[in-house]
Amino acid sequence: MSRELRVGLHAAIVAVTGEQPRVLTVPDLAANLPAALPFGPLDPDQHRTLELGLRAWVQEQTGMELAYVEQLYTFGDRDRASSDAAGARVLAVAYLALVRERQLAEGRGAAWESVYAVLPWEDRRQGEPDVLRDQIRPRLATWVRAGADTAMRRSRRGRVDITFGSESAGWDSERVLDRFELLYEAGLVAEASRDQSRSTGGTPDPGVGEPLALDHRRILATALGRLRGKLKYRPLVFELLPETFTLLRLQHTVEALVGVRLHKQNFRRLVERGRLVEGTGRLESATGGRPAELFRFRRDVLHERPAPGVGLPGLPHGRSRRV
Amino acid sequence: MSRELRVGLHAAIVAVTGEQPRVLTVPDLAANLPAALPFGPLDPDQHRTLELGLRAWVQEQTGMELAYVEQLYTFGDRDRASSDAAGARVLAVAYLALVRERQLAEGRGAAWESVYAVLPWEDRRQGEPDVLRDQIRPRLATWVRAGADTAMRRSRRGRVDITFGSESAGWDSERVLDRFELLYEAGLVAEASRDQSRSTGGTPDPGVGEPLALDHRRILATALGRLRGKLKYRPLVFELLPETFTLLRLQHTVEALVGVRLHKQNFRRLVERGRLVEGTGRLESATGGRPAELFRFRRDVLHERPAPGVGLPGLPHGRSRRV
DNA sequence: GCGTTAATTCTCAATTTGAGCATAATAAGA
DNA sequence: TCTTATTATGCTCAAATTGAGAATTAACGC
Repeated sequence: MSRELRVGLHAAIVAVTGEQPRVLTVPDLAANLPAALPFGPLDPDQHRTLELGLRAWVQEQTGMELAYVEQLYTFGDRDRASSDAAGARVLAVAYLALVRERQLAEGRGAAWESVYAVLPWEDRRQGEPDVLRDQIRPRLATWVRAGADTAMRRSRRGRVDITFGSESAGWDSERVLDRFELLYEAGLVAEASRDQSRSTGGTPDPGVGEPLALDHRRILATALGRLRGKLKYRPLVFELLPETFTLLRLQHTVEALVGVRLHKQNFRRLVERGRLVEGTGRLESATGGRPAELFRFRRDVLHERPAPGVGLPGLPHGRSRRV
Repeated sequence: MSRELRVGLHAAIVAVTGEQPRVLTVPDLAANLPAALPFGPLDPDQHRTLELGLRAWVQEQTGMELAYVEQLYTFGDRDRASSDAAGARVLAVAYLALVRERQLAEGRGAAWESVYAVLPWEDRRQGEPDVLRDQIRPRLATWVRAGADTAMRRSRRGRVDITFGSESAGWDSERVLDRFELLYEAGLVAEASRDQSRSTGGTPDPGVGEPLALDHRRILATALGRLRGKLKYRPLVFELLPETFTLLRLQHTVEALVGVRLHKQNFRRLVERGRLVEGTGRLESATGGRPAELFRFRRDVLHERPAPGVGLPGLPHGRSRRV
């Protein structure tokens, strides 16, 4: 008789409040443990589709109705947070959901957590973050030197350069998962020591960034990478914005997700030339300066062009564009 | 006691021979039934990772060792080819694999099937294919008119326009899955009538294109869409080519996958300016005209630029010239 | 009124596309 | 051998897009 098989449905539910991207978390069963993403097992009898199962669990755990939902990836490594207490083999089907910022229903313990508290090396809006310069790069350099032989050291150095950028290769904002996996392999995130049954003893390394339960930080990394990539060719940002918004708010929302600052005038040019938005004539006066016009998303673009996205007019430093 | 849950691992293994993309199929259990993609159930005890399980099944059914493998999507709709004979709920984790054209081991029945025999509306290299103009568009128009009310008809028309292109919206080569799903919903592919237990009686509509077993045509559509999208920003084509190749062969391989003809000189400019290839100095003389230089993939680009792909210099709309 | 803060418009050069013409090198056939 | 067909490869040129930043406008607080 073969081992039992189960499937979990996991949701990275993302919103942007102000200039910070956030992800919805629920408290883990025991206190003191890291928070988790909303998740629950697929019920083969009740859930007609995977996505409906996911929506049901999210509704139950957070009271939230999801609008935009997209499947990300199915994880199933046996040695990586993939068996439950009963010893069954458990797969995780991960989803990305986008919602507008809103009040959370009280009482269930769900809370918004900052995405960049969990993945602090991904926010380059103020330039390369301290944690990257002071901790990650030095420790990755050590990891590279610890390679068994020259070939391995060279291979490790190559991976570090391409995932975290170097003089020759720039920062690719979409490689979020690659970076997390490299940090995991190099033992710089808490999940790495947690997953090793043979702990090296002593106080466990706290690692960089706030961990999440199970493999949920990996799921969040997958979600952020996918979101960053898709922004460029699908009008996903508007799932995160209210009906009307100023162009600066739109820009801040994109910047928050992509983790870099953009050139303001050119960003506007792209958005307007792409006919993604239309002015409402009304003004938002709480800007602190000249009032800004309120715009709304032109849903018609979906019927006009095959791949409408916001494009990323980079600033002088970051040269990580595609096509 | 809840219904049992199983997980199948399915592989769309793609190669390009000459100017035709092909997918590896295995004969279905009973004769007369459509061929299937290689697949097998995940064994929770034996398969350490999903991908290793997939490789094992492919090896067993086709004798082939896979190199490039990428997870596509996990399907699990209850009403769509997702329960087995024993009535268990079955999920399908689908993968895309790329291989170089090669001789198949005899005897196991595995065979290369033309991708565009299965998805004939996707090949626009000779302009809009006949099946699209003569069958699909008229029947989709009928389906649009059959909508219950004005709102539904407008919504259907919008979907048709955006997925299959119209005057206002062009053809988006990446929307392969959207197109297949629309054809399924409109009842133009054989799978649609197969999945309806309440058949309308009479001779079943054969539908457009060669069907595959289970949901495998859907998986192939997912694979082709993903592949088309990814070509633009990852050097995947080279997984399908031998060590050295002429630039025309490179172009033909890309064209075969994307399903459109490209502007030759500009294609070369993009490839060379992107420093994706380097000349070998050797010449290929079996070209039929002036001998072409043999090039090889510059693996170093992987360490130089974040998103090296081949780009797609299109031809003027609608035209399809000989190259 | 004056400085501050943003919004909004414009410029301008550098690059990148889209399209096509011209020339070079081979094989097959007259 | 000379011509023609066929493909490779190089080059040009205008149009469009991008990257960067200056200039102008419209509020607010004092």
